[in-house]
Amino acid sequence: MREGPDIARIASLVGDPARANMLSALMGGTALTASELALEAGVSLPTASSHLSKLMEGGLLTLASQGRHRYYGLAGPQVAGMIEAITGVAAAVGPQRVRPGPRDAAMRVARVCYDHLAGERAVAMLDRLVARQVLLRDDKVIQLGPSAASHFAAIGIDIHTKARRPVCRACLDWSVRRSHLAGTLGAAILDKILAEKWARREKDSRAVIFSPVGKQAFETTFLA
Amino acid sequence: MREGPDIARIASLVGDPARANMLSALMGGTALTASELALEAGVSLPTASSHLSKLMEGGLLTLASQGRHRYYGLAGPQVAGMIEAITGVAAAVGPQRVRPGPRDAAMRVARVCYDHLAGERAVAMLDRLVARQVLLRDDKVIQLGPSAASHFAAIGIDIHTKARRPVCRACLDWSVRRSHLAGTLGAAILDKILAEKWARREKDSRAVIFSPVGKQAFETTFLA
DNA sequence: CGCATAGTTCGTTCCTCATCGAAGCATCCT
DNA sequence: AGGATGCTTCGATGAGGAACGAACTATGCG
Repeated sequence: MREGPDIARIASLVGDPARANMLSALMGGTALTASELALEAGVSLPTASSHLSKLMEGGLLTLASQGRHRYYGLAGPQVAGMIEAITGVAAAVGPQRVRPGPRDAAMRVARVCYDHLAGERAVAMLDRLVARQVLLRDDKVIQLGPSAASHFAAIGIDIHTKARRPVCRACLDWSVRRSHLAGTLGAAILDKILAEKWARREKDSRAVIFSPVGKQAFETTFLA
Repeated sequence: MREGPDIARIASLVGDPARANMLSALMGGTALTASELALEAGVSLPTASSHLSKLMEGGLLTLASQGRHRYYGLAGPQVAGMIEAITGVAAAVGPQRVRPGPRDAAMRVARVCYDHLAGERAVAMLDRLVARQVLLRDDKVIQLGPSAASHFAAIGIDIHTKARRPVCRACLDWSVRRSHLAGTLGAAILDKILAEKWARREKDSRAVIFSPVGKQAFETTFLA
């Protein structure tokens, strides 16, 4: 057996779909609670708790407790760099084998990512909101700008919420290799799009299909 | 389920001890045969064959066939970078937990790595052979220098061999974070050290324990 | 103080994967 | 042409780990 660092042990921590989803979710830089990570991973709370214990024992996460909330984060930039490197290889070897069809094209344009919009339209929307300074962004966090409340009120989106999740959060979008908007605001925007029937979710898929009228309305509202 | 590259699948390929050992062995940059990788991994040929199929399917390896020999290599610098990143995290989180004892100290000084010497003494030996230009080294390969044949003949080591493995190969030594010498020459040197009884293998360990006389002889022969 | 919420632990079940011996295939040497 | 070598495939076995419901613990609010 070869000497040196036990790369199998570290890699196997990442090599489970549930844990990989948690780590990817934390790549946005914000700490997330155990319940939020359970949702991101698509598993039950006990299962998520078990996975988080393993990631903690393996040294990949940090933990900050606040009352009964447990906020988890990546252990540092070296762990983030490793996730980046693995993601880069996955992206490089992946598409060589998968032939994108119409469905994958639809997924790239717009899709649901847990509870918010992802895809090219979502990335463009975030860029535009930042450009207009409705949202403010540095390299770590996204915050509401001064005009955010009135801007979203005019659209019919209430940005105030009792939920304890962050209002704004960057979510890495590997289909276009940039970030889109997650958080309670991201979720509220997706709710609005679906409620106004600008777009609908495709059956058995996460693709979000805009109608021609809906596409126009979305662009008028978010990309003008 | 989160969209984007499937990092769990790639990470799980690395996350098995046998496959991790194979990938680490290939980090030296030279292609290795299926049999050699089976030895590096410490598993039987059928098991190694199964693992190599998985790594090929996953896009982490390349294959060059030559007659009945199958030579495997890493698929490219991006894969090597990923292994480096994982190794860095493993090294960073690992030592924080393991308290090295006397046995680990012996392992750091000198040990067997598959069929050649590893550890501080092995790294120092390679440095000295390169400094004296007995061996020539660039950033990719290690080659025999013009005086290599006579140099090793004087020591009683025949560098010519019918084995198809490379004569010289760099092997990453994570105990000192530099390379030592693998390949048929590395194996021959270890054979010499053991045959002359300069050192012996510790029972149930890969540590190589030099006697005081043997240490002196090794230094005279390889570090002068 | 009682109820609600966030999260952990326990026990059980089921599935996946690593392992190897045997057999077989392809290549090479005598 | 036959035997040897390198490697793959097949079939069987056993172990480990992910999953969740139930129960429990800690924290917070009315």
